[in-house]
Amino acid sequence: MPELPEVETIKRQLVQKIIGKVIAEVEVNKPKQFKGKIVDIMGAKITDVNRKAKFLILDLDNGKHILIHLKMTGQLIFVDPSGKYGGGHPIPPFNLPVPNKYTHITIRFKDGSVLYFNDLRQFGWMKVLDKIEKEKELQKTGIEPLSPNFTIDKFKQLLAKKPNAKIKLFLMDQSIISGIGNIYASEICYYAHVLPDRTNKTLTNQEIQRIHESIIKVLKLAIKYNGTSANDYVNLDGRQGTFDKMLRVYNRKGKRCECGGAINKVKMGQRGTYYCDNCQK
DNA sequence: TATATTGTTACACC
DNA sequence: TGGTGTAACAATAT
Repeated sequence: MPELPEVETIKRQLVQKIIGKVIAEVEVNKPKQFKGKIVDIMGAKITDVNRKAKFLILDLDNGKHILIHLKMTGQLIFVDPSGKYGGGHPIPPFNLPVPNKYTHITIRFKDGSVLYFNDLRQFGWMKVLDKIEKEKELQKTGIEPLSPNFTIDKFKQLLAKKPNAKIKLFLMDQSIISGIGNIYASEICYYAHVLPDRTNKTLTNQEIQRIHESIIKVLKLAIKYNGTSANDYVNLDGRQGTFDKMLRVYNRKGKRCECGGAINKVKMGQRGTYYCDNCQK
């Protein structure tokens, strides 16, 4: 499920754990999820970990990069020989020890620590790329919403490119803005008091400003709470994020908004979309 | 049994 | 051409 805040959370934990580690062994159980040559990363040292959009990028000292996309149900679990990070996963079917039947790729480091790639639905992947291939892949992604470049003017420009798009689907379009998925798109519309099916061209200046602020506010808040654990997301150490307690509309159909309004659910672009019928206009 | 599920993309269609 | 909308990918849970 990971969206930007979850991937960012994992990235921050990976930075602390795997920089400087040397890859000693790679085990691939689902070849379709590992693209590239294992031999290209054997013996390489991890020099840095970055995130762009929902991609994780591991830089290696041999000039190669490992690009990781977790898609809907991918997880990265780091296990230290001390056992410190080998803790249980709280949510079935992930309350299993690692490795388990959803562990499809295993990277063992020279010092004995291990990084497991688990993925129930098998949509996620790891790719070994050189610098040029990596940049080509990342070029397709839109602006980072938490970068200083994402100004209100820039946002207005982007909105004007697709006047007939519905705002929620627009926010989720990775080629325009990076990292907003289905959960946060609903939440952002809620915080901005705007109905998710409003088209871009109908938005007032004030509403655009509120949406822009909400994007930044919601994503930052979610990162602060280590992401959302709606169903099967866990942190690098196997624990849940706690942002789900902060969700205002997502997965709350039939409940009451703080304003007293009813929270409704509709489908947009084949995805569950939640909103308050009172305070979103 | 039918429907739902957090992401992305291939492809049909206009 | 380009933009848009839908099915598909797979394995569950309800």
